[in-house]
Amino acid sequence: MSKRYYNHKRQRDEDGDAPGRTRHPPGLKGKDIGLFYARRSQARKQRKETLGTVCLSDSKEKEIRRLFYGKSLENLNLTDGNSYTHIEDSIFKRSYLSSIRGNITEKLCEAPIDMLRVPHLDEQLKNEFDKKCKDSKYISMFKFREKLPSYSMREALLKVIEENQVVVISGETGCGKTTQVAQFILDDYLMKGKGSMCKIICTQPRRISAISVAERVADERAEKLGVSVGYQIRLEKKLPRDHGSIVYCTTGVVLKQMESDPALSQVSHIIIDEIHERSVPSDFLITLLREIIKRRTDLKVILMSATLNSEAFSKYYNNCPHLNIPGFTFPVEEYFLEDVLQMTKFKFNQIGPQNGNRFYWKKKQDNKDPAHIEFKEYIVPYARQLKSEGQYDVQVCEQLKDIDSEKINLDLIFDLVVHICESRKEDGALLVFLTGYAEISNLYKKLETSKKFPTSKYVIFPLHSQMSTVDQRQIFLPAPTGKRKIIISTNIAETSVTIDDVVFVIDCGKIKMTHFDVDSNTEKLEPLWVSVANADQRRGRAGRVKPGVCFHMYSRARHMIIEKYQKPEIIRVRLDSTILQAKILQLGKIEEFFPKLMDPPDSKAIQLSLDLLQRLNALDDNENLTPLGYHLAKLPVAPQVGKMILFGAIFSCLNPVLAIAASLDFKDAFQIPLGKEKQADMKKREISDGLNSDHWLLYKALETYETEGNTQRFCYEYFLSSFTLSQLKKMKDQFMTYLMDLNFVSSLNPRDPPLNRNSRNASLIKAVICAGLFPNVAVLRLDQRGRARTIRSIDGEQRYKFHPGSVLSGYNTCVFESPLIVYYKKLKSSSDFIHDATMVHPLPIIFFGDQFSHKLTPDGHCISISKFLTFKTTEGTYRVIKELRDRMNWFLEHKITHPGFVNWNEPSNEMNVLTAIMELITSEDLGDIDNEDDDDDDCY
DNA sequence: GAGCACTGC
Repeated sequence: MSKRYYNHKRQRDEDGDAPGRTRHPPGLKGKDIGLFYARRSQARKQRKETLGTVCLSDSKEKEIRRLFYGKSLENLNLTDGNSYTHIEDSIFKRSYLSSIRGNITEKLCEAPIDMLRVPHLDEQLKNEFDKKCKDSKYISMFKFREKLPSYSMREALLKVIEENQVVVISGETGCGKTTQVAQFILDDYLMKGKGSMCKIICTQPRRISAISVAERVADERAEKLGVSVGYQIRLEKKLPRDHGSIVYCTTGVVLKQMESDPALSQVSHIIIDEIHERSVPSDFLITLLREIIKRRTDLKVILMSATLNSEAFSKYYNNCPHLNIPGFTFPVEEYFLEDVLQMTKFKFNQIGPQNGNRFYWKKKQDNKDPAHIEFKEYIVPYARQLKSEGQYDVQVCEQLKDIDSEKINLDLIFDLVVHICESRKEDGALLVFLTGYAEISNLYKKLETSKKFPTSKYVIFPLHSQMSTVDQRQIFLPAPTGKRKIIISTNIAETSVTIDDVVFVIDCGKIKMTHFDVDSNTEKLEPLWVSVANADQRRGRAGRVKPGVCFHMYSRARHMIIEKYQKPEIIRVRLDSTILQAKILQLGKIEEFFPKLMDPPDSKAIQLSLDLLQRLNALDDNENLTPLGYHLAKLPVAPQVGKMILFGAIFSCLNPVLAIAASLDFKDAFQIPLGKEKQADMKKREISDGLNSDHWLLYKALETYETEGNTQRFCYEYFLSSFTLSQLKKMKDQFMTYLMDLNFVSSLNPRDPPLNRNSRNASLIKAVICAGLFPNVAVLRLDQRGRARTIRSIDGEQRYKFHPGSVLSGYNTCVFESPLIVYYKKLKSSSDFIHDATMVHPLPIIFFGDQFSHKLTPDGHCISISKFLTFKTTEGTYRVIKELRDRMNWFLEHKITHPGFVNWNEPSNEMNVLTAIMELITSEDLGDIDNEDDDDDDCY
């Protein structure tokens, strides 16, 4: 194909109609010159509008027709030789219809409430508990518990929970609310002989905290996990007894459970912890619970938050009672930028009026950027005031007036680290918060090469979710005697990772966050100012074992004007999955439910997601779940990923598709080892088979891991995270249980041969990826050698680049046979990037794309998809495509509404149809793909 | 030529 492309190109050059030459041919005069350019621009316009010619060969067309029409498609009905039966069909029908009819209120009224008292159990639980209270281990743990601040509030807490349906409890880290509140309730029930009536769920935002809190609580109760305390997170659980128990689980788990049991019929108390973090699941859950408690009047809801914004939650729940538990942490001295400059005598590499760069200086002063205006309005006057007060050096005050003083300066941070290490002799680790990979890497190198941090006296760790640190455990262990531990971290150390012996914290003042920009319909990853809540959290990391010190790399004036809280996640992200979840919960019209949220998302963001879901055929025009939407809502993945999974099952290439789906929905397993970035990149490309597909690479990585004998060596050699890979493997297994429930497969083994008949067919797998990810399509403009010069997504005018982490990036490797790619994630950061991509040929796009249309132009027949993707074709091919597309869509619709698996071993109508579709969408050898580039820059 | 962090019976 690529060979043909080159010939085609050369031909054009010889014709003299070469694209992109700015000069007309010699010998033309006057009007002819004008005509030459007019004609050329016309031709260019035409070329720009079409992406190539699609033309099936006669033999191909015949073969496809034979397969399609071997038997009449209309005969394909429920009694055809397939494994699905009438009963299974009606099960689907019933659950589907019940899921689109009615609403949550009715569903709640129908739900059986299962909180019945079991007297003999009450007695048994009471006796067990009485006995436990005499246990020596329990008593010694109890002595510790008594000292926690929350213990003194025990009676008050129980009383307020007893008397109210909803309560907000606030308290800082160290007050013991997470471990104690649930136990107070449980113990009270057990003692009063009502144990069978008590089943407490306590949600945690993170998997690790769910497990570690459960372990801690079991320990305090002198028990093993699984008796009165347990946990449940995705892919892992250790459940306690049914009655008289506490389960710690992630918020997502409860939400998923509520899809089938919205009344939480087995639960007496639900505690939502860390609601101040404002994650999507916790925001969604507290809104949902407001509806639930109307029916479940016996259900107790306890909201737990940090003190900072707890009032807002009480207000949200109709001014419900609010109880604060005083916390206990060690005091932390706080310093700001002015103090740091004073201590270190640091001088910025300043460009001022005094050293000759007057032009640049003036430009900087006159900047009309809102950030500059804000700086001049608040920070500069503060610096002036400081100067007049005379407490700080004049030099310090002058430097604060430069807006560059608010940029992250690694030299300054380096000097501060030196200053801390030289002036503070006491033990204790130093934790530096930076925003991302590059900064961590740079500071790490700076420290390592400076000679001021010899390995005999210091141990330095970078900490980033994608860096494989030699031995993770060492980060948590106290440093060897006589050595100081320095950790350079992202915000992962803010909440997700806790290092106990930290005494010094440097807070760079910035945090990277994704933010969904509704106007450009893209996500952005930007470093922003931290909120006061983040700053407090970072500061708190210094006071866990003894008094600490925190240095904020911004002035007190800046501290006064930064936001108090981070924006809730729900107004920063795409809402596709959340909307689907609201639909399966039968919460009614989205425009009616979403405004009930504490911070409702922009209606534009809602509309964008509704549009996408309708385009995916998950919702109909009335916003009801379609049969496809019903399946997608049941699968615990993003809708496009779910669609890919269903197509993988239908086309019998499930194992590879599940691997890709798991990786896209969770994360890829590739690590970026500090100092070996290039090497890791090479290894990654090594296993990609040169197929111009990151998705294929994801499959290859997991597949090799699953089939390789020595997984450890494989992971080490290819810089892969074996933990991530093992999670991905478990996710595949989990998808199988869902597919089994939905009746798309007959086995729980993702590698079952009948489900993988076509798993070696890379073209088909790419077509299935396309079927799932559409409309995430981008069009490449290629240079003369077939390399991507510009990339434009079909959803807007914006141009993109392949992210350097993609195997499609790189100026020296990729030659594209087709100008079409499908992608899953695009993100604006330092540039506009498409993170993962698969090159696809036109036919999968033509068959799985929407808005199919046909036009007869003077040049011949044209077909287009989504208005923008136009291909030239012949009349014959157009007719075949049109006919087959209609039939294929009808057939796929039939498969979705009649879930069942295909027996590929016996010839059947259905198999013929599938084979025909396969033949068609994997036909790569079509006409020429016209993807040449004009030399001028105005293309697109 | 670059990668905040979470999460789903």
